Amino acid sequence: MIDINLIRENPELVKANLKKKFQDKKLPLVDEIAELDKRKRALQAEGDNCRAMRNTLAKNIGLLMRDGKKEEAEEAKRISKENNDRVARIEEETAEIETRLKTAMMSIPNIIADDVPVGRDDSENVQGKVFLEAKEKPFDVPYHLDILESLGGIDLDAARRTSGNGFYYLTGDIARLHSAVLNYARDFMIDKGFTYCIPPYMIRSDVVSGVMSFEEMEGMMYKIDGEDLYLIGTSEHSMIGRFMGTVLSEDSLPQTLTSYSPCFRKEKGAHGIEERGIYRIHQFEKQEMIVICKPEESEDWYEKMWNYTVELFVSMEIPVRQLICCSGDLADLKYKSCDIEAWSPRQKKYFEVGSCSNLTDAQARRLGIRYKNSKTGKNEFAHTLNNTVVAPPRMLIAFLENHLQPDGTVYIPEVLRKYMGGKSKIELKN
RNA sequence: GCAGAGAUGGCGGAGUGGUCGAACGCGCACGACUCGAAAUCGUGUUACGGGCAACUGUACGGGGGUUCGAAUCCCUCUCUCUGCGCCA
Repeated sequence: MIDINLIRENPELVKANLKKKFQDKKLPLVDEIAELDKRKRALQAEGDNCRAMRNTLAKNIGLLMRDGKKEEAEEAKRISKENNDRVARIEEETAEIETRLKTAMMSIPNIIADDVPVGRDDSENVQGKVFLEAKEKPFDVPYHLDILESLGGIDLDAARRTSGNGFYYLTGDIARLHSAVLNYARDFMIDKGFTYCIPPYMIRSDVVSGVMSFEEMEGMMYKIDGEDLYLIGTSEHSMIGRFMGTVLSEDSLPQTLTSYSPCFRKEKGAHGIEERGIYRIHQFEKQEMIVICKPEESEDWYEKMWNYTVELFVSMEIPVRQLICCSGDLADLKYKSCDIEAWSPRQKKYFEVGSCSNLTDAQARRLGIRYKNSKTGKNEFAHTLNNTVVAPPRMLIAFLENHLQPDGTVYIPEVLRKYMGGKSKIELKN
């Protein structure tokens, strides 16, 4: 949600932003909001006067009653009642206008960064920096499920029986590797100065609607039957929710946190679970990082954050690149965003393994995350950012494909060995 | 799950129908003292909104009600604490 002052003072900027995001159909909303806002303020002035009147009248009645002037008090009560009817009418209209205004404001996207490339959809995203050479293998790289099966690391049949499509059992060294990657990533982030956090895996609906749009909620979130609780789709939800409605002291910023959680997603809609394997599933685990900081620091943190992910992957000897999200592919809450993509030697292309976003104050405004600015003495909205450190099932695909040896074993890079009992490779089954 | 108590500013915590946006304390800001600091003393300090301004409105967990008037009374929901039960 953007600051309504922007629409009051610079509606052209908001419109230009909509055009850059190819959301031209929302253009009339800007003028509509300006009108509603005007009407709301007029009502407010009128209502304020009526309420001021009510307060004065009520005070007088108190005094009259005290002095025992019964009749005068009764007359004042009658006048007050009339005035209250008017207040009620005004408040009714105000409530209606506010609802419309809020709905409209919610669908106005955050102002995007100047350096976001303009493009219609994900096909126009732009490659950023590339890290490590993306080499082709001198042999055919099998589909990741076949690699997993050859290593005795997965049981999809059983998972389908117990839970249906979109779930898996990981076993043996593969399960251990999965945990190893998470543990390594956790320690990696702790070494970067982040605070490790294990958050709730279920959150209430008011938190959910604060951190995402209604459509996202429908398509992603699992609801617990009979309770006002949802399974989190990412720990970002509970991590950011932690600060809902709070005023942080300036010296407690930046909050730099890294969290572990399972993530639960319906994966409804256009893409769905059409792919065989573990690329898109209902339940996976993820190490996440979030930062809450002062506005002037968020650009720097954004750069640092996506680079941490790159550094992590490079340390595991997996080639990656930054893919810069274009204006049309940017979710409405985002100021800028990029994906980190890992190299797939099988597909001979990169695929998404993580996503880093700076939401500036848009998310903080929705959730009421503020900090006391010591210079102005005012409570101001903080900036929020989030980034994937690593999500093992997806990273496992990259890992297996990149570290597969000609003999079918899988190489374990140095940094992970202490989490794998010193092993340097994963052997074939039997 | 049952019973009782409770939810008030950045924090702790008074306040049980009008003079309460809210005592007091902590914290914070500024000033004095000091070579400087600590301690001490003084002043200020709830938030959000409308208005050029004077000024003004709203908010005491959420929602609804009673009343001319609600932090205060009633209903309801949520949460927290204490005891009991249940389960690791």
